[in-house]
Amino acid sequence: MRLTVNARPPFSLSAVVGSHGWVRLAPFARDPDTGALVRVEQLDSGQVVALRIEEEADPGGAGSGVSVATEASLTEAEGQEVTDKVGWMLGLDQDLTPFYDLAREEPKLARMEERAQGRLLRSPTLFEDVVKTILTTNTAWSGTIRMAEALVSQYGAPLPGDPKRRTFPTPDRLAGTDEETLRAQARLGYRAPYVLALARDVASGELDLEALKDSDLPTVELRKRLLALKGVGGYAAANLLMILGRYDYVPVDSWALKMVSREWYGGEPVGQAEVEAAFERWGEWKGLAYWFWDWSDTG
DNA sequence: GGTAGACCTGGACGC
DNA sequence: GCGTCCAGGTCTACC
Repeated sequence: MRLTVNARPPFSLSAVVGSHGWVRLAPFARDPDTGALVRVEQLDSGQVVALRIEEEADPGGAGSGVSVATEASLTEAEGQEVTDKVGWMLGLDQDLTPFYDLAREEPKLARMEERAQGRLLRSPTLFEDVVKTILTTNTAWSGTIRMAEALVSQYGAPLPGDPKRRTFPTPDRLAGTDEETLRAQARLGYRAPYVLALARDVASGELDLEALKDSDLPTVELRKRLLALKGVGGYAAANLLMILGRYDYVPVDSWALKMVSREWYGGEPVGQAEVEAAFERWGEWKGLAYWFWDWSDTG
């Protein structure tokens, strides 16, 4: 079965997929031959399907959306669910025009509009993105990849016909495990109690993470909600705010400190304040300006 | 409000 | 092969 989902222009699937490292975290994957974004997903009906997402070019040649293929046939409701999830994952209705208007004047960002950059690849649920963001903290990227793969392979729902391919585990599934198992089998280390507490709070209904996706809360309040989650500090909250389409904060990690040091401080050590000051002029767009800054000439 | 130390893992390194 | 050191954010206790 094949669905077509339109995007607000400018749009480029490869720009979204290449926006950050999420595509390398299971169950996301990229087809090495075609570049298609693939992912196993469980629908509300319980059916587990493999999604294959490819650029859908308009007659003029410019990207105008994506096609989504599944081997299984879908009911109308399932098709709508897939459309909604893909729309969220790729940010298809996002309008970055105000940012592009500013970025055009900055040589380090000027090509973003032409390249249709600015959207960040997201997971279908905020729960998955919070878990993955926790898995990025205080570890090398290879560790994040390993931990995400472990969660999917050990707790995800299998794809019928190809059970090695699995979904990201639901909060219910993770809530049913325990800290020691997450430490010993998924090798989450000290992050295990954070992920477990998050899963149990979401599974019990005590925490409605998904409601934050379209929240009207001011960014400052939204940030407080995220910081209240165990394992989510300043960097993680800023990263999650970017995923939610709020760019008021810069996710300052060790890489950000290094790049800002080289770009503006001659290699002298800098702190969080210097990174924030470097992008202060971008106001509500400072996270995007930082994320897509062209560091290619930076020492 | 600011800071030091602990948390946990895997990889790099020296022996 | 083994032991040691280090990188990577967040939390907690303490000042």
